[in-house]
Amino acid sequence: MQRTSFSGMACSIARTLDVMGEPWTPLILRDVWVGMTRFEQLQADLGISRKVLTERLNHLVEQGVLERRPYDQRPRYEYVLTAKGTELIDLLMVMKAWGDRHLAGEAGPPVLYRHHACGEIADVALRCDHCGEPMRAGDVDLLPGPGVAKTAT
Amino acid sequence: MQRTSFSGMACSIARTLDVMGEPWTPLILRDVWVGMTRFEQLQADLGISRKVLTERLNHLVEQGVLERRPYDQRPRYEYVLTAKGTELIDLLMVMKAWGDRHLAGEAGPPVLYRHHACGEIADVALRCDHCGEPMRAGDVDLLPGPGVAKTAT
DNA sequence: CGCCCAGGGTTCCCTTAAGGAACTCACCCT
DNA sequence: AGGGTGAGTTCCTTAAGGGAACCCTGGGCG
Repeated sequence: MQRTSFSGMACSIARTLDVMGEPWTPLILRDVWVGMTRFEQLQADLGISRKVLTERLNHLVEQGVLERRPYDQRPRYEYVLTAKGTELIDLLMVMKAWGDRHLAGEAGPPVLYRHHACGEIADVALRCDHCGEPMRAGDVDLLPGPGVAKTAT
Repeated sequence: MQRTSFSGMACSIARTLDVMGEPWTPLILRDVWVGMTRFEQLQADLGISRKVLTERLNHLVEQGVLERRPYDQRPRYEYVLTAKGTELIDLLMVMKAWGDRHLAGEAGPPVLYRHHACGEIADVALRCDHCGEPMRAGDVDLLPGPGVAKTAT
């Protein structure tokens, strides 16, 4: 199927997709986040092909999102989120919020978050990390940053 | 390549991936967001195969994320974000923030956001929509919601 | 002390999706 | 009538996902 790699694009969205944009990868991260950290668990829970699971896990380890570490004398390994990987969970929380709002239907959300700070059932909201006001699609202008692609002189 | 559909899973992340998890889809939405709304523009900018672009656009229209509308007497169409689609941009903003932080390297971010409310260069941060405090991977407990999968009685 | 088990992968074949180029179609403009 | 343009469609090739079978290593156990 020869998929095009996005990593060459001067775009942080494309680069992020290169790390976690492949099929299954977000679901693998979700499972690891909630404590399903072993190969067999992931394979059984997701119903993913073992071959593809191996590929995805290796890729995530290479990218520094997961860490593979032994949990036994025998060759047994589990995968845990690194700091970099934990920050990626932000993305899953936003996906969950959008899916709950637009795709859950009559039944309502399958999962709820209870926020430690306030103890309430809640979802994430996007705010400006500078002023704290809401910050969404219509609230920003896009400017070229230092890393814009330079066209040859 | 017979990809497994995620839509049957009782998980809002999986369902969201079913809408926008295919390769190219987030980049298409990014382009539409910044004003590249026509077939030829998208194809030229992304270098995507025309066939795949057609499939993705049709899917996004079916899902109510984009609207296809004529802009000429001739059969000419542009694609614009619906309200549902505009909310999906949240995801792209979070991807951009993560990519900037972890993948931009020396060069720095290719693109910057200026927040209308404060006029500053900023990125999104995740906050609780109930109490406004930060809300990230470690700040929540997961509880079963009303839409959990019921196993047969 | 030899056998079996379990976790964690590999290998192999089959099917299908992505790439890519060529072709089509409808309408406008000379 | 002929050409141009945007928006797709068609067709072929290649590679990625699905799925099942196989392998390897180190206990545990009769």
